[in-house]
Amino acid sequence: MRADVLAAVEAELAEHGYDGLTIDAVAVRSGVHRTTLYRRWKTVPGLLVDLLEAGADDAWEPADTGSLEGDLIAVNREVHAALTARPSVTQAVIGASFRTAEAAEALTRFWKDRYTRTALLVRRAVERGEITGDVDAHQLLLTATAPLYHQLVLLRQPMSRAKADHHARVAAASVH
Amino acid sequence: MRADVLAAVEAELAEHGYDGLTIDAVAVRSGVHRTTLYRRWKTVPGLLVDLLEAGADDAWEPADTGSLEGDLIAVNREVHAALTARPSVTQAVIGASFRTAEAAEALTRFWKDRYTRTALLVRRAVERGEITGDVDAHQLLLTATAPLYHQLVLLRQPMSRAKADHHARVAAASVH
DNA sequence: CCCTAAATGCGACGGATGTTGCGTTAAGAT
DNA sequence: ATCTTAACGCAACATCCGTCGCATTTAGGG
Repeated sequence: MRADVLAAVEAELAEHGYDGLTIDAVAVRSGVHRTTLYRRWKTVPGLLVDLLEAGADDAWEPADTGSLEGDLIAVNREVHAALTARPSVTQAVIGASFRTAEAAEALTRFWKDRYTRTALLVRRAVERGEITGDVDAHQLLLTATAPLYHQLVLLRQPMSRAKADHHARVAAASVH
Repeated sequence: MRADVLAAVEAELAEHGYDGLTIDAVAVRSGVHRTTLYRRWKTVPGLLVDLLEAGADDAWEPADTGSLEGDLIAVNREVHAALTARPSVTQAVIGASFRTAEAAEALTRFWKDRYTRTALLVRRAVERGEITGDVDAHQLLLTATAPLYHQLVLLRQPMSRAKADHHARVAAASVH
């Protein structure tokens, strides 16, 4: 049931994009009644929030490549993939976050969790002796990943994998 | 007339935020009839687009502080101010850009223009001999400003002026 | 000054969106 | 097996949003 609905949301998202996503269409496609959707999910952003949380991997950890730069490049490639996927759930939830507080909070929670997990990559670099312990992990990750979000989500322009890597390298260099 | 409407849009934005902005409320506040708004501006995003374009400064140029780093810091402070203003027209238009293609295009146009103008700051640095001529201006500006957008718009968390400066310095260092 | 055309005001309409009351079904407890 | 409770289906309803036809005003040209 919930799976049917979320699958329908994803399919509708792929066909019509975020602005063309309606409760009714999801109801028809999933075979679940309109009223049920309104009762359990309230709004379109609510559906997207659930989709985001259903897709969140509870065991996610940043890849260990042996160097800070390599780790950051790996993270950037994951972000790049998530933002260029079709449909990109992340992109849709970002759009939704401007409409309801719940979506905004869900997104903040999701990212907070990711930033916390990703900080592991900084600790590993400290243990290796690559960097000192006073590096601000959040700031470092912002430097690495923010350009991807800006270019792909806000500017809505393509970014090559090479440029994504470049920004990871700039971030790594900023703390060396 | 147009000025009345745009002022009403800004006021409504300040009071209810982007998701609470309706054509009807703007009509009542501005004293202009609903129908007229629908005819001239079509949608809420349309109103915001017009507000953005009305506020665009045709003569804008990046401040000349005498160094690349100083110039980037100045740019970042402007971006910081625009994103923390209340109401932030930029934030609202970003939200609108997820709903209609026109808003997305208007935003892209606006930023493209800004990026083009800001490239001047790189040329000045080249003339000064600070950097070589093969620096990618767009990439450099992404490095400097993207973290502010990510933190303030997407993560919806505060960022101190000092951190904004930090990201400008990282960007400057990446090409030195 | 008058005529024409474009823009605005106005009320009514149609469609989409979200809500409510009620009957039915499904799940769990005893 | 029966009772209880929660979830779902269903249809009717209310509301909001955007559109349309028509009257009125405004601006500009002859």
